[in-house]
Amino acid sequence: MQNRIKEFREKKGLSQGKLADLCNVSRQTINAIENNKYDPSLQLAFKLAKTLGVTVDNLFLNGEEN
Amino acid sequence: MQNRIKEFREKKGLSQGKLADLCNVSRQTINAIENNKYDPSLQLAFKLAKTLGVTVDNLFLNGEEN
DNA sequence: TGATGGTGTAAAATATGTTTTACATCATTT
DNA sequence: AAATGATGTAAAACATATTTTACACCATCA
Repeated sequence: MQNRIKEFREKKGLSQGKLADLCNVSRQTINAIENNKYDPSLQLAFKLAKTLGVTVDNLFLNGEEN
Repeated sequence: MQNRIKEFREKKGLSQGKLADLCNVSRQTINAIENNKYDPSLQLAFKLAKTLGVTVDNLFLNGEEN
């Protein structure tokens, strides 16, 4: 599943580490998700969306992998 | 995290088993999620939303557990 | 009564997400 | 040249999600 975390994060002038702090996860988690190592949990997805000021549906590109 | 899966599922006249089939997961998974045993993965959340014809943001009630 | 469909639940196994520690690279600053 | 901040990555440990198998209860229908 694709995501636009890096895009919105940079638009807010946040580093991976700062976003991680705001979401109470490690920097590696943010990095891994941005680089598509794995998808976040639903909880973290909502936390990320809230922190970045977008909806979950807008933050994640739901391709036809379903 | 709260969800409205049961509500939308019944509105569509689907059983837990049928919804499970449509989402390619087991019936127990649907049952566990409806009864808040755990949250679905992000992928499954999108699949459920798509199948039920709603957005992820509308399907899940993001309380202040963040 | 016996069969069927829908739901709730439980344990064990497997898959996936997250943390911690640690190191590497690159750019910028002192 | 050394220090700093941002990013990429890796392995081990731990946490959470999902499957499989199985059984139980209840309602309805043959």
